[in-house]
Amino acid sequence: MDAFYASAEQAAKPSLRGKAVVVGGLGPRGVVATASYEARRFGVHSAMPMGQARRLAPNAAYLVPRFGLYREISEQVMTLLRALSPLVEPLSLDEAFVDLEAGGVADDQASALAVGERLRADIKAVTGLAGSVGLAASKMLAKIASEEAKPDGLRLIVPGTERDLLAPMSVRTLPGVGPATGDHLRRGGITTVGEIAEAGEDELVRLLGKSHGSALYAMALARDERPVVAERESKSVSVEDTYDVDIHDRVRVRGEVARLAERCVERLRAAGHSGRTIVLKVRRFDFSTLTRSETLRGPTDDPGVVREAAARLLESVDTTGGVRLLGVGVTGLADYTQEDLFAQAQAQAEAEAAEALEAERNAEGEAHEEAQGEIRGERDGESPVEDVAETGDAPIPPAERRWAAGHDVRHADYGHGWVQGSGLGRVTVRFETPESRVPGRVRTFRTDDPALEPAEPLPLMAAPGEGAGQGPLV
DNA sequence: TCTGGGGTCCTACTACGT
DNA sequence: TCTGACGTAGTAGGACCC
Repeated sequence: MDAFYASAEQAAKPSLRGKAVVVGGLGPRGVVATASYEARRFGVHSAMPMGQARRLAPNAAYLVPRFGLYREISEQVMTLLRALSPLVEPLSLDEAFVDLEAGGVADDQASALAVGERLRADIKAVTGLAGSVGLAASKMLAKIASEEAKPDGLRLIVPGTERDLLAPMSVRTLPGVGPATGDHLRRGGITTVGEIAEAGEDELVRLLGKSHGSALYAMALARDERPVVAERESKSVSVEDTYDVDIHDRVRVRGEVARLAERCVERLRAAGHSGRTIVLKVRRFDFSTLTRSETLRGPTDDPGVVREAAARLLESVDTTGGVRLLGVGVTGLADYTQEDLFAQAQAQAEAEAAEALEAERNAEGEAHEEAQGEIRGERDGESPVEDVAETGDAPIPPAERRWAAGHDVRHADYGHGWVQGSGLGRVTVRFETPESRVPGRVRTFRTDDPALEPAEPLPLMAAPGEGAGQGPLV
């Protein structure tokens, strides 16, 4: 899918079509997740710090990601892909490999092209969004082809032409070559794929080591035998938070680690897993990153056990100077646990303690948990939780923070719209739906206006015979 | 206002048992 | 009994991807 998150937002918000749209974390340490092609013209790109993006494109629309919406669209696209072949390997929400041969598609170019064009038309019809298709004999080449096809195109790499096509390309085109490997190769006098092929395998192994060197050499010769794998077992589960302001207080650090451990176990359990190795991640004030891990005697999904292991690991880390990120992960996954009676009894006690803590927190101010949920689910950097904790400011009431930029709302009188911005006790809403033919009207309300409430995203494409707002996406 | 979040894979080093 | 070789597990860090 092309500029997926940004395209989905443009489809959902007619007033943004043809405009620069940037989706990502809006907090002081946010980065760009996706920029629309209009925003890319200003030099904005993925992984760029949001502050830099704002300087380059001050008039762009800045929105927080809505993963629920993207997941629904992704599932629609994956359903179309699975109709083509039983072998579909999703890479992310917006990308997948499909083994057309396993789907019985004739292996001539005309058949492949026909399938590709029909798929693009189907994606457009079902989601309203543009998707690009790369057709080739291997995963690496298909990926390169799809990059070349963007935006909104189709590209087939004809068998036999692969090496000539790859030769002049930058080494960075090959999967697995990032900034570090790219620099390494450049220092060895290698900047193009053709030069990798000329250098020979021995030289590549000398430069990059056995595994990486051999793999890269094979790729440069257009050799890639990796199969399309439909089912992938996940190998780890982790959660991490970057804080708007570095945390210096050791007690707070401990509290955050405990909270992250619980969230991690929630994820672990939701996935039906347990795990044996607990990993603590700490990014310090100077961006240096440490990990510490501990392997248990058997796999667990017990929040108390994970929390205590994470706490022990924290004790071996110096956090003076402050931390900007904390994370807790579990690896060595299994689908069973070695619970014993003691652990179960402990779990019971933990649950009760957690409930009591939760009740206490709610009493203190329910805004806290709500904001954390937003970081968790929506990667919204807007939450000022850290400022609250660090500065001792009064918590911002829920109504102030509920209106994240880009999120859907419904007003009792004006109907469906989305949040353009909020602050100083006001929230500005544009009233439009994916079906609107012209940009909707903008109105401003008090953030605590009882007529205004959060709403679910509307389907991008109305079902046949239905108008907008008639129900959830199928 | 410099640098997110959730992953995978690889390498190097150390400890330990045989 | 001592020592070296070797395989394996655990640990930490780095690179990369979307």
